[in-house]
Amino acid sequence: ENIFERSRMAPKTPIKNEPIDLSKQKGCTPERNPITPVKIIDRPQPDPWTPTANLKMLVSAASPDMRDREKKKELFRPIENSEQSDTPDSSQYDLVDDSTIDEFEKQRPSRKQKSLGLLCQKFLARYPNYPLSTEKTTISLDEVASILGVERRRIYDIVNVLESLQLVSRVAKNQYCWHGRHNLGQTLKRLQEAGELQYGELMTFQHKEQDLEYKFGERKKETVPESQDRPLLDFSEPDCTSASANSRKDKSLRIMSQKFVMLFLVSKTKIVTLDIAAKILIEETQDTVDHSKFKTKVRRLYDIANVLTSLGLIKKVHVTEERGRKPAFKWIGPVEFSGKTDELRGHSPTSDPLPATQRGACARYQICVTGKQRFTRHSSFNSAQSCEGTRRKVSSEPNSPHQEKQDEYCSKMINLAAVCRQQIEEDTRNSSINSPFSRLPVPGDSDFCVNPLPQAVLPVVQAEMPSLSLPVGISSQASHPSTPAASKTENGKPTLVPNQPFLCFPSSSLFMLCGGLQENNLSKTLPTTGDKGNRSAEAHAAIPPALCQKRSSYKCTSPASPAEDEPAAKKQIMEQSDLPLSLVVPKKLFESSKAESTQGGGCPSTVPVETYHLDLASSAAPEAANKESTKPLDCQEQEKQSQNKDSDEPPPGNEHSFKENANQLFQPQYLYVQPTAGLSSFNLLFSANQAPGAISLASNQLPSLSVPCVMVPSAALASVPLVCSPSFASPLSPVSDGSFSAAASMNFSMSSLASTSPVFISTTTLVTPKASPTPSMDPQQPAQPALHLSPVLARSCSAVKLDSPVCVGHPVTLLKLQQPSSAPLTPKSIRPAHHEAFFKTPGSLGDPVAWKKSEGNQTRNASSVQRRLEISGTSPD
DNA sequence: CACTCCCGCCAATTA
DNA sequence: TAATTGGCGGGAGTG
Repeated sequence: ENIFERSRMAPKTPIKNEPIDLSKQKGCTPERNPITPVKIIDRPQPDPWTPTANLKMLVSAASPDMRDREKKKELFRPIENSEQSDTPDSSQYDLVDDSTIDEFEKQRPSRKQKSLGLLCQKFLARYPNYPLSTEKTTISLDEVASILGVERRRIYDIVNVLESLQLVSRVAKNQYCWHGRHNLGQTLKRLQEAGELQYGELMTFQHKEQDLEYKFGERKKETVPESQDRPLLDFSEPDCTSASANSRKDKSLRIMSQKFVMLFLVSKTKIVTLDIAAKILIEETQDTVDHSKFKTKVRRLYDIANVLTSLGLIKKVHVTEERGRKPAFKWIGPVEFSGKTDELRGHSPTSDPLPATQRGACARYQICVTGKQRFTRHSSFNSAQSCEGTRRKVSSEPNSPHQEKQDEYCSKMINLAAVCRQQIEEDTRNSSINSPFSRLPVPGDSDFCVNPLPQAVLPVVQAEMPSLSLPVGISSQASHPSTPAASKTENGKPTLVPNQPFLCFPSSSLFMLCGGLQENNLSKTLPTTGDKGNRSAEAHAAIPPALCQKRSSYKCTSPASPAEDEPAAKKQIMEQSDLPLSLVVPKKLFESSKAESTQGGGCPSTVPVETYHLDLASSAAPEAANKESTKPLDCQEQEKQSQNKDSDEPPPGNEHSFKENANQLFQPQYLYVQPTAGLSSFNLLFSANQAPGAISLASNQLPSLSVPCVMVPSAALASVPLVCSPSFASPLSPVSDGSFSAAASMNFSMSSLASTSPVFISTTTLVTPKASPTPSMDPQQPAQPALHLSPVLARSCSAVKLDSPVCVGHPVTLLKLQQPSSAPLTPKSIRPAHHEAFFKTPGSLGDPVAWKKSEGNQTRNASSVQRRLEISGTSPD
């Protein structure tokens, strides 16, 4: 009896009920699995108990006081518990006896045992790394705190960091939702992208020149003209911030955590010393560098590092330098992000240093660029932060909202970064510097790429041209966000390109597309226009969903930048049509996400439609689902699937979904999308067959783009099956696709200028409007109408309308289109919002054409602001 | 003594 | 106004 009581009593401390429950549960579990504890997967809901979990539970069960002892025990027991599970209950409790335990245990509670790292491990042990997508695990702060026997404050520390990596998301007050590591890969990818933009080369030199870097950073800030930055900031902020003013959150542990992780991801060596990290982080945050601030920062970093260590993402190491040895952390998490969600960590990264030469190049490069980057970085962060502020508000809604917010946040960051980057690039460009490239070269990228030359290339490129030439480079280029290369890619004419905004397709999904394309495309030539039209239609359809998701997923826009990927892809294609793009592409994608849009300084905004991966992939999908109605669950999975499928995709069945999506799309939400954003998130789908022709393209140099593809935001995919389908094909490059591939179109358009690229995105919706109009704009593009995206689109649209049936396979698509337009005839009315929102790009301004196309009548031009307004009006948000 | 980093006050935010 | 979040830094434990 005594024992019995004890057990109960113990828990009681702070937690009244819960503890008890736990204990009970524990008991239960063990019983259940007398045999083998294994995991109890079935445990449906709320309590996913696993062997480990049991342990934890046990531990927690004890009252705080007890806990200490427990901890000690823990060390030993874990195994036992897991294995036997069983009886231990009683035994444990017994052990617990006050007297006995206390004695030796009391002492124990050393500081270590209370460490945040250990606490975090316990916390993590309670939840599965890869929870079933179906079930949502909610975390109650109070409960966890009580169970783990710590004050809430500590739990916040843990949760905030986990939240920064999207392992959890805040659902409501005191409530968090456990997501597990499914999306970790994507999150890291994004962070990496964002990190490259922001920190870029800095990390490269890290070791040697930490100080220098630091200094540089500051200089840069000073040096750089703020004016440029400002715009960016403003830009971004409005969206995000509008809602909330950031401020305090800037320093938030969450943000610090993300930045910290970014440093690792960007670092070649994967080792970051605390002081450097602190310096960098302080910088961003603010100016003053008080010693005290530094100290505080370091303290926080320790907090973060402890959690990350528990996650197995980093480990503590020491770096010895001239001055002595410094505490540092080494990234031991995944280095390459397949794009897929789950990541495994695996390789520990060794640092493979670049060849000296390269290094040198990089370093130099850095120097030049750095300043700019800094700015960028700076601004971006701010914006991000601001966005974040919003997030907290949350609410009541469970799941989705929160995540969305997060996603947004991320996306915003990315976007910002992209924007910044663009600016920088431009600046650089102006200055004659090559900087843009620098990024590209990032070591990491090289890895991804198949290319042989990766790094080296980059540097080189800078020197001369960005462009095309680099075979290998391509991939690298792709990776790089900004790069001019893209521009070049298109024709080789740098000129044109440079400013144009591109669409980015960040996600891996692209790959798939490409691969398919090539094959098909290559062989095939251009499809007929009609096809194009159809395709385009499809594309549109596809897009919408994406948009929808986006919208749903985040408020702000994101970012995305235009995608450079495409260009890269194109290039590849051009260069080597035969090659399987896929390889290359993929990487690019990532990077591409960064892509920027236009350079035009002023207008960063291109509007790319981008979605962010993050959201999409992971959270977004689900969210979308929720919102939409359709199937929430699987979104993610679907996405994946869809991606995988690639070309195939979309079967007719999807239609419905599309439609729905489309509708949703309409909503203004899109607006959020920042102008800048690229499409990053979209995925292109190509049908295998489709339009091969596109590739060939021809006329333009870049044929590739044309590939018929559908761009779909990943998220969208998830929710929707995609669209795409098969048919798309985009005809030729330019044309139809244009929409999609911004790049392709871009070329053409570029010339014209405007960067329109973004347009594509608009996809379907857009289409309508255009229909009639069609062409006016196109002209530019020579080769095919495509270019003009707009025209093309228009065409496609029109075609669709007309032909839609043609589209063949995709009736669905058509449907969608129509629907949206509801009044098919005049899409405008309806569309406008959408279109604009997505597509608009401020930057694009220049090119009326392109935009117009998308805009059709509407709004294209509307300034970003306008868009927003519109959106707001329409959209619920 | 230098690192780490626990602890918890208390302000900012939210409910 | 009460509760929740979470910045912050004093200062203690560790090696």
